[in-house]
Amino acid sequence: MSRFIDELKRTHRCGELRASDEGKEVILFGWVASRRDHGGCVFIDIRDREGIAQLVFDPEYAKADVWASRKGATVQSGDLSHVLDAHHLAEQVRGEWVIGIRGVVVSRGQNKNPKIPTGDVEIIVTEAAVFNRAETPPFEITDEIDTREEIRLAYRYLDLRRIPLQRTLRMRHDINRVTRNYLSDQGCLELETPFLVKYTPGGARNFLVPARLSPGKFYALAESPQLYKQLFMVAGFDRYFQIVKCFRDEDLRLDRQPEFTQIDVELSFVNQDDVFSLIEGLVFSIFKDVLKKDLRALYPEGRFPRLPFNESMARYGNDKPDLRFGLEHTDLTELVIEQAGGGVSFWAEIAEKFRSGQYRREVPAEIVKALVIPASANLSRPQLEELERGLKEIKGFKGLARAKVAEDGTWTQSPLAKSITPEARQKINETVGAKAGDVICFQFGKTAVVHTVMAKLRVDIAKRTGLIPEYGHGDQWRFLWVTNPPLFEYDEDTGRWAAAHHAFTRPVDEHIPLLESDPARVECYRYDLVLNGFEIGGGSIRLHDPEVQARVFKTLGIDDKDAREKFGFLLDALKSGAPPHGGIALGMDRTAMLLTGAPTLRDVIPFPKTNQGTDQLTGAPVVVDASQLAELQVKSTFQPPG
RNA sequence: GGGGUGGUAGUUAAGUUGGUUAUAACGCCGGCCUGUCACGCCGGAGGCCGCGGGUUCGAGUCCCGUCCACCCCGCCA
Repeated sequence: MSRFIDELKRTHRCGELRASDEGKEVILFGWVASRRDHGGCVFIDIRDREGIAQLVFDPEYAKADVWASRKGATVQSGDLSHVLDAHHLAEQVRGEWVIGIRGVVVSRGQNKNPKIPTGDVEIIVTEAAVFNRAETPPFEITDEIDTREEIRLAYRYLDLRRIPLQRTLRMRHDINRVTRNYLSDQGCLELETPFLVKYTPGGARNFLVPARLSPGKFYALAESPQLYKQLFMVAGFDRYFQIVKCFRDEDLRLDRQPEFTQIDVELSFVNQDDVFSLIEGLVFSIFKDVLKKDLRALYPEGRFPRLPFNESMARYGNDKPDLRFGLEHTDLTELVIEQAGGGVSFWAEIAEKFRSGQYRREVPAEIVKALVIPASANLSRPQLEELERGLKEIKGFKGLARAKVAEDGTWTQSPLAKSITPEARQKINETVGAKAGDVICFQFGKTAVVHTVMAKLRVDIAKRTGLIPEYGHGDQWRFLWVTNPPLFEYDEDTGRWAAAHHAFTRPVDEHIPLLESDPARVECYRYDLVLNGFEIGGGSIRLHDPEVQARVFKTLGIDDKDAREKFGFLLDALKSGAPPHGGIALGMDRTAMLLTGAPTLRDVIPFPKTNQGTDQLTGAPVVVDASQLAELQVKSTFQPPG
């Protein structure tokens, strides 16, 4: 073994070899991917992080005259002595053994394999060593795999050995590298912030860490570097970035992990446009370098389109619309009010509440929306019913009213067909642009539920009809800035106004007069970057004017004392000469997921957690002994069931 | 907190109205094979049907509970 490693150093990685390497003597190290034993000649595919190469172990090559017949391949006669040993070894090796070989790269002649990049060549092995044997793995280490994720995660080190995951993690590295270079070139300093921070109520739930040196007290793990990056601006660092882990103790999803990575940026003396162009430049660079794709073909101005939040909700039902396809919503609330319900009793009730002034048109509590499935989608009735079943997982969903439009504009296959007035029907057909054979889907009731249902319906239809793939980008990239959402949200439970994002977001200038009189209509300089229906980043221009800040707090019902307790150090800092500033954080994991086309975030994170937040590999989290808790002066109240 | 889907050899799946010895493919082990690359051919081993109760003469199959994984709603400023 010491002859390899110590004397014979690796010359190439397996996946790198090409026709241009023919005739070279190479030394390769790697894992046995497959072995095909023909009795005499043995083929072994050897794998490393770059790919796979075919090794040939053939006793015939112990003879010098056989070499002479092989064009372009020469070998020292003294080296032939190991060929038979190598062949003997090849007969014994098994999958995933770690081996080292010395050999000569030759052309495969008539036997090229077009399926792999190294398929033009093979290596005739003249010397070999086994570094380590391996137990049979619980699943095959191949590119395509259908093994349950549960098992893949329990043996993550084997899963990660697969070429697609090697490629994915390398892409993450590339994104990191481009980001560091680009943001450094743009004058941003990479500065670090603490993970162990002060607990902040509200917002995402914090992970808590007992503070041994301060018995009875706890740190929180940072949910983001938000406060600290603002302090960097106050301190005059002017432009900052960090590729940083964030921790949030919330329920998980396919695009959410309890610890995740953000590309965090904060800039002084900027407005929203400045933040956008910096980030657009970053995304263009990442696409060019990592995907070899020039986004200027799609966005010649070098800018992504923008859509106000309210318009996004109206047209798509959410704040992260997938723009790879149409199927926009139509808001029929006004039409329904004008038609006094158009004969539909549920709609009449809603219309009446608007007429009586119980509901406001600017911020409607209930709405009526429609979405047209074009006749060309050619969905059968059972398929439509299956779409409806898919919506049942949304809380508050009561059913989807459909109407198939006939040649004469009447509706069939619809619970609404009998009651709708001809006038209302005709106006709806016109407004939604429905033609014969189209199916109009209706949803009405509580605004939030209608939006959620219709947003899911829109995406489900697109997937079902093949407008977009089930997952992955389908080589379509549609970016969007969603801008100016409301600053406040009314909390039904407490009857108070709450900050929709955080209390330090700058209101849109022309809405500042409404801060007290009509908080619902105050929009702010907050923005999300959306790619193919995923929010990949979000940020805001911060509120640095103490006078406006005080008015925002007032609307939120936070008095001076509360404000001091909650945000004391930040308020002091903002009064100490804070520059106008703003920033953004990009979700590094989501970006990697979208760029690689991976179906879940877990596929772009080396060691992810399950949906229950457990690590299948290590078993974390675990119960710790009483003595460890005692040292921390922490007592668990957990009672095992039963 | 709520809704849904799944768990059967190492892996992926099939398993009929509840009925003899629980199937198949791949993988694994042994043998043969000098141009394969999803090598081929012959033979073999491999199972607490997630776990715990119940119904039944009899449960992979029916019922209850529970654990685990996945998807969604709430939640994630």
